[in-house]
Amino acid sequence: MSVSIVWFRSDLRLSDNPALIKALGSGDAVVPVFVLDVETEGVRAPGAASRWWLHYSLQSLDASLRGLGSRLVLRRGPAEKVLAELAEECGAKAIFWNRVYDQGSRDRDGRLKKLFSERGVTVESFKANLLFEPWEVSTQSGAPFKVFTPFWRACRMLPPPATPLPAPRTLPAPETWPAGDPLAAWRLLPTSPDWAGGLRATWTPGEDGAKQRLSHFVDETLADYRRARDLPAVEGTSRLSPHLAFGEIGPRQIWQAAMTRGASAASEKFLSEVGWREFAYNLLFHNGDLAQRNFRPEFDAFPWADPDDTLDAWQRGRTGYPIVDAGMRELWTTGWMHNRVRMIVASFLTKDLLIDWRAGERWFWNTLVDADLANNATGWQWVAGSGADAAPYFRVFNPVLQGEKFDPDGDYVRHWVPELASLPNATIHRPWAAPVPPPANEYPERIVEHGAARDRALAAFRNLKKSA
DNA sequence: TGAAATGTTGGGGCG
DNA sequence: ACGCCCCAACATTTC
Repeated sequence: MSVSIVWFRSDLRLSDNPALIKALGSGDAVVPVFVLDVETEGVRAPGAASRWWLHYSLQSLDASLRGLGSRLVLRRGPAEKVLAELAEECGAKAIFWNRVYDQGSRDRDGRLKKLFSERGVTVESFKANLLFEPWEVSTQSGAPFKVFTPFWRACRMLPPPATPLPAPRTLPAPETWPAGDPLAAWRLLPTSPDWAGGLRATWTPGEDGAKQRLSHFVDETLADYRRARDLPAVEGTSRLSPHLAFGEIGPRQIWQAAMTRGASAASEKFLSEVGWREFAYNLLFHNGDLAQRNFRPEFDAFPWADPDDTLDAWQRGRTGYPIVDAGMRELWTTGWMHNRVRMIVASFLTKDLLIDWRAGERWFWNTLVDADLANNATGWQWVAGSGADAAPYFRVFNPVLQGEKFDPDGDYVRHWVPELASLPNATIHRPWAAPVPPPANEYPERIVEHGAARDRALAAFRNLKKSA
């Protein structure tokens, strides 16, 4: 019996997995493999929080595969070398995978296609992780979109995404399984210290957890999504982002679940957020260095401040601005931050502190369980003003007003910054104005004064515009 | 998917 | 009764 390899990457699921279904349909024995590759040039290695998630997601995928009479083979090393060896060992006649879109991975996949076809091994890749391929959407003139709204409108004119594929019920196993690493040997989990307690308390990685989260969202949260999505103290968003980042659920499944309830204003709004993800992938596809380089080149001359102890204060949630500190601590504790607060803390870093968005992108990459190159780079460049469809340079979030507007009762701040819990609503977002401000050894003084910081940022951006 | 500055309007206090 | 001023509330412009 011949063998087909299914290479799992950002698609750690059995449902709606076209590469897997293709392998099954080939009639061959199926060898599922995941490769931990931190060596290939141009492919960014997972950050610390992602490594934690990956451990459990792989564990979950392996358990699901075992339920089908199969298993997940784990190999480590440069993917090209590892897969060439594995194919040789198994005598594989085909390898299938679902497409990913970052430049380094695409280059590598291209080299692999060439290598395998030279060896007579069939290679086929599939659309699984996007609703619309980047090359399926373009302007009238054939150029990639640079603005979200027309991009998404054009997507909605296309035929709707296909119905998700069912998970296989069994998978034919090879006569002998190729050797693989034990998962524990990869040391993906933090040990000394074990900082993952908050992650464990918050998340259930794996396909089952993803499906549960999706149906809970559609049943309980979607109806009020438009109102509640901006309130970080409320569980008003789907919280699907880490599951989506690891492909434990695919966008077609999300699309179908939201649409099954009938087209509504709520599902349209939610799907447009999925649309932002599509837009981000589209941008990354057409701009391979999106996470390294300003989308708008005039920003290359921007005089970012040298990262100093203010970067450290931002990272640790000790800026003296309650909504910023709450967000940064939520991130540190749970590996996730509410999107409204992501915008606020990103504006604070790039505009109040004038620190290069790339420092923030790196920090998010390391601490987010949903770290996703396309979304992360697009979001940071959007806030900094250097990106596509970006916030204009003069749009500076006021952390006090944002806090008062989106956390009016201070519940979010009180939860994540408990040393401020006794302040009344009137001053919870501006503790320095309280009749009795908290002592500096309890809660830090502001590291910058927002009014002055705003003026400084406007001057710097104005100057950039002038010299451009 | 802002905020602050500036402009406009209209009600009410008051001489 | 009338006009003036103040200023809140809202709208517009500017950064």
